[in-house]
This record gives sequence, structure tokens and C-alpha cells, in this order.
Amino acid sequence: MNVLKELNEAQVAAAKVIEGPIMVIAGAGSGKTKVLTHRIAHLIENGIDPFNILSLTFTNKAAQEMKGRISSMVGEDLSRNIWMGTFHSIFARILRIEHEKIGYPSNFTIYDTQDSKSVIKAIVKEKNLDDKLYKPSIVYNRISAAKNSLIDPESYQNNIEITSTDKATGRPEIGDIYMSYHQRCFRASAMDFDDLLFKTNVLLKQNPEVLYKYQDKFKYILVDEYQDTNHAQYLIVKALAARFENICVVGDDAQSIYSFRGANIQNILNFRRDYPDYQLFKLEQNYRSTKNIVEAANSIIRVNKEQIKKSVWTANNEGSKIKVFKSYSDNEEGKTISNDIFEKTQNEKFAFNEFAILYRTNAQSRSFEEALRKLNLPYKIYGGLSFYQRKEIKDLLAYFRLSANLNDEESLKRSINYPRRGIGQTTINKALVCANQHETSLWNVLCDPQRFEFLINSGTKSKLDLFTSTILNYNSRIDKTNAYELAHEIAKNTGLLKELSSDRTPEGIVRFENIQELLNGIQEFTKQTEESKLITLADFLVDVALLTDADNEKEDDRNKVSLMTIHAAKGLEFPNVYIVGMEEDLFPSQMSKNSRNELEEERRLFYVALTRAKVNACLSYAISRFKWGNLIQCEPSRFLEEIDPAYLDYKKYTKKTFSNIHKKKTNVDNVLRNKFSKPLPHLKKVQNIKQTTSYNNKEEILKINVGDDVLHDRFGKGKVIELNGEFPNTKATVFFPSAGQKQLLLKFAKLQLI
DNA sequence: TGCCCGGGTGTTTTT
DNA sequence: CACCCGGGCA
Repeated sequence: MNVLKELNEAQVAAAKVIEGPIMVIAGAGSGKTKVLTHRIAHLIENGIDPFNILSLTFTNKAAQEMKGRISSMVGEDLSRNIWMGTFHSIFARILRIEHEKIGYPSNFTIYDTQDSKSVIKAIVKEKNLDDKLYKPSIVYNRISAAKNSLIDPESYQNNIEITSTDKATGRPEIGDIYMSYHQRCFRASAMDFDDLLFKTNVLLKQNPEVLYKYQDKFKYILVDEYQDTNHAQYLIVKALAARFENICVVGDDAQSIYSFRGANIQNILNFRRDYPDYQLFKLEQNYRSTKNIVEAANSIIRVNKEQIKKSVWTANNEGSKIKVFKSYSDNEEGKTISNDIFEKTQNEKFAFNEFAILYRTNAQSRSFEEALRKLNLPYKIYGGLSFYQRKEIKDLLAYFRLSANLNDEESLKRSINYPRRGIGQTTINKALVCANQHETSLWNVLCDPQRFEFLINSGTKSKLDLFTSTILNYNSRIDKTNAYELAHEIAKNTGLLKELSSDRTPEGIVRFENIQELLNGIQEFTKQTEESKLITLADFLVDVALLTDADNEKEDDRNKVSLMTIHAAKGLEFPNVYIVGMEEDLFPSQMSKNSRNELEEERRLFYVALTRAKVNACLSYAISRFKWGNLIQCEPSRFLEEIDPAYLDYKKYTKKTFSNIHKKKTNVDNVLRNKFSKPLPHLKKVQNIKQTTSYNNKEEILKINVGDDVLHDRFGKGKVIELNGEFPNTKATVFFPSAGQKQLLLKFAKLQLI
């Protein structure tokens, strides 16, 4: 089979080169992923060993998708051996293999942003610095930027430019905090996200034999989304590719949207310098969108000064113009968009998953959630607080992490007194002082108080002993026991499950369910590979910090409207795209108004948003919106003026159409209730539950009895099987033919007697 | 040590 | 508006 036969001329040209450095500048929707996957398949068909291929992507999801596509072309047996993943996950893997060379244990913990900030916060406090000036996020960003430029704590303090900037902003101690932070992480056998790249650079630089080994292994390297690589990533790629120079990078400068976290478009320009005999390919034909959308997007990006010249075009239909909606408030914007979605599903037979609502900030999702929920339209929110960042999940993971790495200080602090076991802040603080004095880990101090002059009374001592011996027990089994078995035991024996199950508030129930979901996930994880192989909790923990929600996609999430930030939408496409909150200070964000560069990045972001659309694009703005509890007036975004008006269709949005929509709503509800009797799965976000606090009144609740037929606005008709608990916390077990058995709190579930 | 209340503060975007 | 944190009190 010729894997290149499905490609166009430009795509074939880029995919068929086997040797040498090549750069592919790929316009939006031009089949960039297709070129990458077919190129890899082509390499394999030409006898290149999959073990010699390294393919770096921006997200885990992209990696999985590519792997799937390649496997369907060359077969799973071959494709499974390709190293494909994000920079972070691939190099975490390598660091675990080569851990000795950098003085870390192989089971090091990966600190997520929360963990890192918490470490910083503790340091700021210890040093008695002003915590309003040294905010964790500011300090974290400074340290992160330094690490991405490969500046270690010493170089930081010796770098006049950096230190004078810190002095100028009134924060001369950041270098000092960086030093402590660095030591603290090391002591905890932990690395933050940036360390994964930083230490990989150190590893490859200081160990020529290791570099040689991986150069030899990764003879063919591919990098997707090259425009969004940062300096640390650039150097890793450069080092690995130095020997064979079989490197293929794919990107689009017009879609560079991550400079705020160190991404550097210069990397594209450096490529020419580093590989003077490189071949350049441009993919300019867009296969995704209508002419209108492509042209409108071109008219936007043209405003930017800095860009590589290319002309994206399409042979697709003209399509309809881009609709512009004006609303009076953020809530009305939600209704407007939801109604438009509903109409399209009715009149044009679009499925729910053919819609996306894209916004600049996560906070904007609320009004759309509410409006969609009212119309009974199923939706899924991507991003926001990820599953793995939820408090209850982190609480349980802390026990796992601590059991795997006893030095993990963040996990220790988190788990030692939750659930309560009488080891309070005072005790911890005392122990921390000892740990700092003796330059050892908190864990060591707790295990051997005498040795580290940690003075405690016998009561506390016995509580500590109980805790440490429990953890030691888990620790001894972490790589010998089935992951689910141990995870479940930990959840149960530490009292965490009990603690959560005793909380009968709706939020508490969601938390309990989340824990169950995590345990189920672990159980699934143990089954994914060959049957006989023992999968341990240590295996599960290896890259749990690098997982995101996108890796968690559920079957029942398939036919839903997608809500996400534009950043999260990168690389995706939808027939119908709504870009909402098109207002000055929101999009473009007010933070970006300081410099031309930042404003151009916002414009690229808008370009990315618009080019996600295949058939219909829609822009929306509100003239007023709630911000921090205050209603503020908004100006339409300058981007609306920048688009060539020839591609726009300004919807007149009068009172009349508004009331029509309202009249329709009742209708909508009924139609939908019959048509989609499937349950709308409960929201994952804990906050969402809280917002619906309109309780049912007492009489209504007391009227309901076992055996009654009731109507629920999500699950439809059902029968009450059981009632438990006293008013107002009466809980009903209801059987819904369409949704199965559900436990509902009567004060929240608006059940109607039939 | 734990709980409750009040004030202060914050929203870009993410591996 | 919501959340987080710290102070004060039991």
C-alpha cells in the first residue's frame, strides 16, 4: 500500500522526504496532522525501525490520535514502538530511566502548579517576606521563565539584568526564593513541569554518552506545533537531532499562541540558521473551512506585522457569511447562542457534537452552561478545574504519591492530618524547622524525632508513629501490589472514603463520586495491558501529574456541545463555531494591551478561533457583563472592525426576535424531553451544583410518597422506590426507565407528582 | 486544635 | 460574585 496516495502534491512533497532537516509551514486546516502521520507511516514502510522514531506533540490527546491513525496504516505491532507524546511525558520517561545521572531517584514526584505555588508560599512565609508583594503566581512565573531559559538559581542571582528587573519591581528576593525552592524540590525528590525540560537539558549536556545513546535511538525526529516550543524544548530537539539531522518540524507562525509561557517564534527562524540546507514546504490549501471563513481569517491575520508570508486558500464552497450577534448582557448572550444551536439542530440536523462555543477565559462558561441546561442541550466543558486538580482527588493522590515517594513534602503536608488524626499545624511547623536545619526531608524528621532534635510529647509521638508506619506499609507494597487493590485499601483504611461518604450534601456526594471515579479509573488502568502483567500503583503514578481531562474522555461525552477556551481548541475543528465575548478588554484581553507583541498574539488567537470552523462561524458580543459582581459596560472588540466586512452578517437583534425565542423555549423543552430522554450526565464541576440553590418548599417535599410517579426535568418520568432521612434532607431513590435508578435529594431535585 | 466569620482579592491562556 | 485566608473564639 502506498501511504502517500491520499495526499495532495504539497503534502506528498513534505511527507516523502526521509533524510535531512525539513520544515513544514502549514496553514490552518491544511492537513498538517495528515502529513505527519503519513510521513511516519512512510518512514516505516521504507524500512525505518519504529524504535528509531521520536514524535513530539503538544498534547497527549494529539499523540493518541496520531498513534491511532498510524496504527491503522502500518499496524499496531509496528506503531506501538514509536516514542510519541508530549515533551513533558517523553522526557519524564527518559529522566526516570537516567535518574542516577542527575542525582534523583527514579520514583521522583512531578509537582503540578498548585504544589509548586504552595512550596513558594511556604518559603515566602518562612523568610518573612511580604506575601502581597511576593505572590506565589508572580514568583512562580519568574522561576518558570528562568527555567525555560535554562537559568539555574546561581545564574539567576548573578544575572544583573534579571536581578535589576526584580529590584525595579520591588522584589529583590526572588532569586533567593528560587534558590530555596530549588533545594526544597530536590529534598522532596520532586520536579515541577519546567524541571522536566530543564533537567533533560542538564542530563544531555553533562553526559555525552547519554546524549549519544538517545541521538542514536531517535534517528528520526518529528515535532508538531513547532511554533509553540520554548527555548528549553528547542535545545533538547537541537541536541538530539545534531548527529543525524533527520528532523522534521511542523508549525504555523500564525497560530503561535503560547508565548506567555515561553514559546518562542524565533525557533522557526533559528531552524534556518541551525540547518542551512533544510528544505521548506508550505501547505497553503485549506481543506477545512468555507471560502468565507478562510478569507475572513486571512483578513484578520493580515493586520499583524510579524509573520511568515503565505497565502492560505481553499477550493471549498463559498459558504454563508459569519454571523455577528449582539446581546445586552452576558446572560442573554448565553441564551442567544443556545437558541441558535437549538435551531440548527432542528432545522439543519446538526448533531450536538458539531458545535463549539469558544471563549477567551474560563470564567465565561457560566452563562452558556445555564442557558444550555435550560434548553436541555447536552454539553461538555473542557478545561477549567481539571479532574486531577479537585481537592478530593488531590487528597487521595497525596496518599498514593507519599507512599511512592516518602520525601514528597507537599503530599505529606496534605495527608498527614486529613482525615483528622490530631497532628496539627504547630507540630508540622516544628518539624519543618528541624528539617530545614538538618537539611533533610520532613519525612525523615517525623520518623526519627530524636535524631533531628524534634521535641514532641509522647501523645504526638504515638500519633506520628501510627501515621508513618501506615505509610511505610503502603510504601513497601507500592510496586508489588495490584494498583487498584492498594488504592482501594488506602482510600478505605486512611478513613478518606468514610470521611467523604458521611458528607451527604450534594457537593459531598459529587466528591464521593469523583473518588469512586478515580478508583474506577485505576481499575481500568490495571486492565489495559497484557493480562498476566502486574500493574502497580507506582506505574499509575508515573505520569498522573501529566494527565489532563482530555485523556479522560467518556463514552457518553460523545454527542455534546463543546465549551472551551480558544487555547484548548487548538488543533480541533467543528462544523459550527461560536466565538463569544468579542469585547474590548476581554478579547483582546486587557492584559495584552501593553505591547504590540501581546496584541498580535491575541489576534493570532482570534485567527486560531475562527479557523476552527468548518461551515458556520459566529461572533458574539454583549454590551454589558458582570465582572466581580459589578455590571460593567463593554465595547465591541476591535477585531470585529478588523475583519473585512464583506464576510460578515450583522444580525439585527431586536426585542421582537428576543420574545419569539422566549415563546419557543417551552416548546423546545417539550420537544427535547421526548426526543432525548437520555439523561444528561451530572456536571463534573462541583461549583455548578452549588449555584442551583433554589430549594423546593416543604409541602411539595412532604407530598411525595413511596410508589408515586414523578417527573424530573432531566431524567423524565420515574417511580419513587424508597425515601430516607428527615426533612429537609429527605433523599429519594427513584427509578427512571430512561436513566436507571437515581438517588435524589428532594430539596434539590424538582420532582413533580404526576 | 477546630470552626466560624469577615475581609480582601482576583480572571488570561496550560504542560 | 466567589473563593481563600487569617484571626478570634470555643
